[in-house]
Amino acid sequence: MSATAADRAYDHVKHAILDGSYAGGALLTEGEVADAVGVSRTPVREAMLRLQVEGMLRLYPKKGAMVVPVTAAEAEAVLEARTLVESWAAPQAASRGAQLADELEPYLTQMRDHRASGYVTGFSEADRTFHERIVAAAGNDILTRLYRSLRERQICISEAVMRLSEERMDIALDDHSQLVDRLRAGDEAGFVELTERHLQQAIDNTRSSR
Amino acid sequence: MSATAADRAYDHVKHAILDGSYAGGALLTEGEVADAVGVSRTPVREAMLRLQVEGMLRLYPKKGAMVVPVTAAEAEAVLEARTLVESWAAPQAASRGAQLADELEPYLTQMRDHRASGYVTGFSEADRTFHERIVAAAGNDILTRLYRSLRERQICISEAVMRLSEERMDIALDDHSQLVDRLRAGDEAGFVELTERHLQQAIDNTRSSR
DNA sequence: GCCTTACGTGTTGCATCTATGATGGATACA
DNA sequence: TGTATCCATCATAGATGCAACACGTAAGGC
Repeated sequence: MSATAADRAYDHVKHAILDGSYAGGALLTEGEVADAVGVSRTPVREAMLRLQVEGMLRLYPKKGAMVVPVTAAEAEAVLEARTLVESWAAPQAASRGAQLADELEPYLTQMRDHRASGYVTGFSEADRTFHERIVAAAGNDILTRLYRSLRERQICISEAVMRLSEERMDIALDDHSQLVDRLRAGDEAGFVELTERHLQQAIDNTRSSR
Repeated sequence: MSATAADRAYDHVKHAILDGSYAGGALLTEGEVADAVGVSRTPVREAMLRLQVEGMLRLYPKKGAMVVPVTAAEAEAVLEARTLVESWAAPQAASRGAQLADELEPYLTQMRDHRASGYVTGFSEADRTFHERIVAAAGNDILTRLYRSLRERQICISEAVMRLSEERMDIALDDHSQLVDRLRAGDEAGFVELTERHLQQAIDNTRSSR
């Protein structure tokens, strides 16, 4: 219980949105959440402000906070933005070669372990971090932050995809280890190309699951 | 005085940062700002949270809020992100042709008027809106929001450039009216190319002014 | 003389209280 | 019966008070 009350409220609402307890379109009130978390309304307010900025809530003055129902347009926007950032980052990340490969290796291992033990949530978390590190390697804090928030929203958009099939996990695992291989081999063009393909696949998966 | 207390606090701090009253590295406290604006600490807190998200403040628990001193790396990151978004938007905006041109025309007129009357702040505001509308025309809310916050941070980064020389205003005015012309003429490639050049110039200007 | 510790000051974190605005339903009127 | 209006209810916006925490400073022990 070391986190602040505001953090706890934030986590509570975020998780509730992500796992569907607070469905899209639902109207929350500060008091409700405050009671649920066991804090006063002040920290809840702060949490809701943060979540609004991240695009998960929309606050209506004197009315309440609506859990943003994901529209098709919004889903497209997230995918498009993600593609833009990731495509931009790939060439720059590629030039860091083996150094980046060393950094990514642990997450690849995690993915393998989680794949073996069937822990899907852990798998996709490692997957997400893997990609985040690639983007971060491009060295632009602003775009890295944006990318992180995009990935979080994507979870919220398509929790269906979260239920990765075994097959899909294997494909992802294979793609990722190939990415690391190409970094080590200094094959920058190959890295970029594979990134594009991986992205396109993610887009197709998300689209088809909607 | 129709705005909320939180909005007033927000505007106060933001403007103070932009015009240099609160210099980079300065440590603000909630109480200070509350007194200055004439509201209690609650809305000031909210304002500071927003400004932290926008990257203008950094909050240190129990210590205060530091006005983020702009590092060279940060300035580069902003420019790079802006370039990425604007280059991405240009082709899509171009395809909207005359319709977009009609939308942009008023801002071009504003720029001309402000140029004539020497109202520099108004000029760069119209300039900013002009570009924002182009990005918005690409139809991605997430990237549009990002772009807006980038432009705001850019002001903060290079207020020197804000002091546009007459000459520079003329160049900008010329560029912008050419952009509108090409939209009307349906010259998509020309629009994109000019956008790139305009961007590169903005980058050079900013770099040289640091 | 130096290091440790205790304390004073200042700031945030959070709870609580009041005021105000929004909303939906009941009621009165046409 | 339909519509406009009034009011009870509820949610937020903001103010205020208190407690906890960080940090600088000064005093005391070694």
